[in-house]
Amino acid sequence: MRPTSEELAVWRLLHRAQVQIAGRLEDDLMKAHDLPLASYEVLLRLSEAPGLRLRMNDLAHRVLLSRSGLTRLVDRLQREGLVSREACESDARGLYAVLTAQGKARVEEATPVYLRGIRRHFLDLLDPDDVGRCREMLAKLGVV
Amino acid sequence: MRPTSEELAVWRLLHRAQVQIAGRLEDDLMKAHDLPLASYEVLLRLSEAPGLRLRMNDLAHRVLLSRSGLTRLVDRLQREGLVSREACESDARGLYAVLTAQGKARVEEATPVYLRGIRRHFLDLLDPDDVGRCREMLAKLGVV
DNA sequence: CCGCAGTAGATGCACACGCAACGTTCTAAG
DNA sequence: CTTAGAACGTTGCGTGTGCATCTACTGCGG
Repeated sequence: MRPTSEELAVWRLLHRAQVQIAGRLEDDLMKAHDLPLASYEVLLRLSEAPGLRLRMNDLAHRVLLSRSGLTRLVDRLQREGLVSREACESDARGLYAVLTAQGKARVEEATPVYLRGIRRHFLDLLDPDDVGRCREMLAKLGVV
Repeated sequence: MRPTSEELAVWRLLHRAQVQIAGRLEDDLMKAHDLPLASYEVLLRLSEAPGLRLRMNDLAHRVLLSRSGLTRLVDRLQREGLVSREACESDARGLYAVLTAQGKARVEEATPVYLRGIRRHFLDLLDPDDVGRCREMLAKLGVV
């Protein structure tokens, strides 16, 4: 069945909302810490990972980048000293991206801005129940 | 107040869902009609507009592109004969992007694929009430 | 009528990203 | 053990996009 124009509009608004929120988060991070959102997300994922390290492939999927895209991004972060690459003993094909001390400091610096942004540009705009509803809907969408 | 990790996850999933759905729509359109999603969206907006025309600036905002980005995209579409540019009499600075007959045919061809994609990759995955809820939440997010 | 800030669209430039291809390494089937 | 196929990360290449800037035009205030 063809989507109604309202259903269509919902998809458009979803796209718009995502772009709008991401844009504001990026603006905040850039102004406050000169850190692009994509870079921050890589650092954040690493900071959450055991051993502050993640395989390149795994990391790429988590931050929604292609493997080649992540290669270049990690190149940049490595040049800034925020991340290093380490071999993986269990698989000689593999590499770990590892958060350096400097990278850890940087991500801890930036995190309050990021969290405040999510609060202000997203969560605060919704009613309390909405977050749970939203989570359920997203689960239905099969997004892991 | 700091977002909880669940609240954080909701933002991540939202991002992921948007990227996933847009990716599938683009795949569908590319396979079936060799038409990138961004191009389709420009054509669709024009096909919805009175006189099949929209000012460049206006169109740029609607499809979430910068003015320069839209300039290039319309260049491409014009080269393919899907869109033409026409002067605006009321404002000599302005240009209309106008859907050509060929562009109209193309968008009508591709629309079933697009609509089916939104149905299958998005709406079908939700329960009936969710769409309305979703629309309300998006309205709260201040997205026009 | 003039001047000046603001807006529309185009362009030079830089850059981030994806795809295809490549070398290396792992894994499974024989 | 050998070999075919897949997986990992990187690289060359093409391309789509944004920012800053430019020109042309508008419209407001003096």
